[in-house]
Amino acid sequence: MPTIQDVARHAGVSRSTVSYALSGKRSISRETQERIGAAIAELGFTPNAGARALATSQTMVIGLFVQFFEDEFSPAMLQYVLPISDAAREAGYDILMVTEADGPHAVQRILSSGMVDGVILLNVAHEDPRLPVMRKMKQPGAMVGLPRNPEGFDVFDLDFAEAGKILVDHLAERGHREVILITPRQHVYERGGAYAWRFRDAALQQAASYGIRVRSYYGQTQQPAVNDQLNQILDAREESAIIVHNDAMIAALPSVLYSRGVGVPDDVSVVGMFSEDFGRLFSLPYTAVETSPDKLGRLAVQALVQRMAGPPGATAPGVELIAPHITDRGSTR
Amino acid sequence: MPTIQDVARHAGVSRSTVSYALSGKRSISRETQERIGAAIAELGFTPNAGARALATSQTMVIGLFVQFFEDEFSPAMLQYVLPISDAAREAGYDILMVTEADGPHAVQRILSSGMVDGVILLNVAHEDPRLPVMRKMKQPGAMVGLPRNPEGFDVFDLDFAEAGKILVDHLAERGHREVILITPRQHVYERGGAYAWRFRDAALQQAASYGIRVRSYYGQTQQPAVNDQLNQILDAREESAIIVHNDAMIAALPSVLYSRGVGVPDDVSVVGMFSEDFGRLFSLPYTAVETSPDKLGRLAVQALVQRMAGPPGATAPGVELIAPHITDRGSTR
DNA sequence: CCTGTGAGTCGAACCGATTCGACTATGGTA
DNA sequence: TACCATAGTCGAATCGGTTCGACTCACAGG
Repeated sequence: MPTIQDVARHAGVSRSTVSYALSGKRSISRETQERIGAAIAELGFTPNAGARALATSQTMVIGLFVQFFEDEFSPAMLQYVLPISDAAREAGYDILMVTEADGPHAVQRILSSGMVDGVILLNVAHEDPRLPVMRKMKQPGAMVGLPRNPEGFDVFDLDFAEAGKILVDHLAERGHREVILITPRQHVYERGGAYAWRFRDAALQQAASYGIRVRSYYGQTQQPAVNDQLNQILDAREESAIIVHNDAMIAALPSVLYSRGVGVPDDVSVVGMFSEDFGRLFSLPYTAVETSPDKLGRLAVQALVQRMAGPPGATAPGVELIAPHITDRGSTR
Repeated sequence: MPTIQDVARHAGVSRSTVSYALSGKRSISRETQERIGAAIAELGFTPNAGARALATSQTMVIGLFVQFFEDEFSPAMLQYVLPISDAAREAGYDILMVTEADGPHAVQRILSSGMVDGVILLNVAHEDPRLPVMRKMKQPGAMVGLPRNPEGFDVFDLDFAEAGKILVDHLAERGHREVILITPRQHVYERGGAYAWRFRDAALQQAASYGIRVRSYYGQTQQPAVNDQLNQILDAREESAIIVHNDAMIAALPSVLYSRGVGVPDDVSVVGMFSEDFGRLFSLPYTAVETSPDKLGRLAVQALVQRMAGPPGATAPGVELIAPHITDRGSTR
């Protein structure tokens, strides 16, 4: 690979001149500009990323830390990753994707070696062990998922409490007095997936205020347990409506309902929590709160890019809970 | 962040001594070893990745180039990405994930800037425009998907032709004389998704040798077109068996069959092409050829790592088509 | 005519590691 | 006793960029 030195020689100028021609940080005469351009084209020169990182302490790489929990439904994660990757590229950054099981260790390793200029954390838990590590590092961090203490980071998440209320309201308005609530797996609550109880607490409270009786189940995430449990729940059903906050359960619901000959919304009303893409993927005909993974991912990238590029003390990082929005697909009555 | 210089000062030795203590490439006295270790621990030193890359011309990063085509079913891709990421980390490498739409340009950009030591290409097309670019670069490449000219790369793919034969054999043995074949979208054939016609050609040829009549359809990949088309196909069905080589179509098949009251295998036999994970995700109860995305991904990483680490002329890179294996889930008769 | 200014360029220092060659003890061998 | 490996360490060069300070030259203003 040719170096900047080769280009300089070829164009008959010094290394610094080539560098300035490339960055435009000092003025260069038209003809020198052209000679350098020709040399670069002819030699096929591209600046070496490592050298540039060393000199500028900027890598133009964002670390994307993804945790794949076995208690969650994997296709859902991809909905965040892709928009983030695209948004990052649009802003001139590449993505170092880290799926290491030991999150805190991975954060430590990647950040202290200076491989990335900033970090996006997905699937952040209430007491996420990655956060204390992040705080010791100089790179900024943005995240999707609300931790107990978000201080110092740009945090984006859906307003799950509001989402819970909206769905309960939706059913209450239609006269439902008894509903089933299917939540994420119990293990999600235990390891601190805060979105789970933010949603459930708000839904239960709102239901209570209407005098609606709620029976709630921790849902499964792996087949064949998912289908078995759905059948059990439906066997025991007395309620007229179901709220599903569990990707795997709602993805499997249509076929289980079909097989039992249960019609929606004629026999039972169903509402859920999923993105439009997810709904299309699994042909889900249910009214749902849009979870907007693409929007959250892009917001995180934007905030991070601003913080990496901009002056240090621009604005204090903060939490943004985006307002949930219901998409009525006519699955309630 | 502390540098190796700080460590050296702190331990009262020279930079080179610290470096040798870290790499073990020269012997260091026990006590110096310990002083350096203490200094590193106390200062929290981690070598700077950029500087190391510059000095060694090794980044310990693998570029993973993923193309997300709208004519393909996205969850399938994740099955390759995760095992690759895990395998890479086990070998000491991190993953730079590139999803840029303009593949050749991205390859050029990343490789010539020396950001990665090697490359894995996913979803390689028959005449993949990324390959000519790769050939001009010095970094080795491994890929999943068989191109027309695989020369110079480690290529891994399922033996789709054999898979096609196996499924036809499976149906032929059970006496089926007329079958439906649902393939990937027409667009996949047009842009050179070779796996599609390798499978179809072999299946058709094998069917012909048995005197089996095959009616074949290009499947859809997006809802609601998928369900509509499935219904149309089933409306016009005269055949006793269906071979599905299309992720989106087979994922939607159970609910469509349920809704039509068509039983498997009583009313129709169904076989497909999907991985065990994919089948579990969508609760697919069909006999299928296992597509082994995890195995293919790991093979690619292993081959690449060997070529990056090992001496230049170890063994000539080559093509490995892994033997397909059928999983009988009792969906045929 | 002298001075100040800005455009255009160069040389050298620097970023933080690795690695080669050379140097000094130390102990073993002839 | 002289000589030679070998272990252990250091200094300096190097990787390929960026950036600061200084220099030259032309031109405008007083």
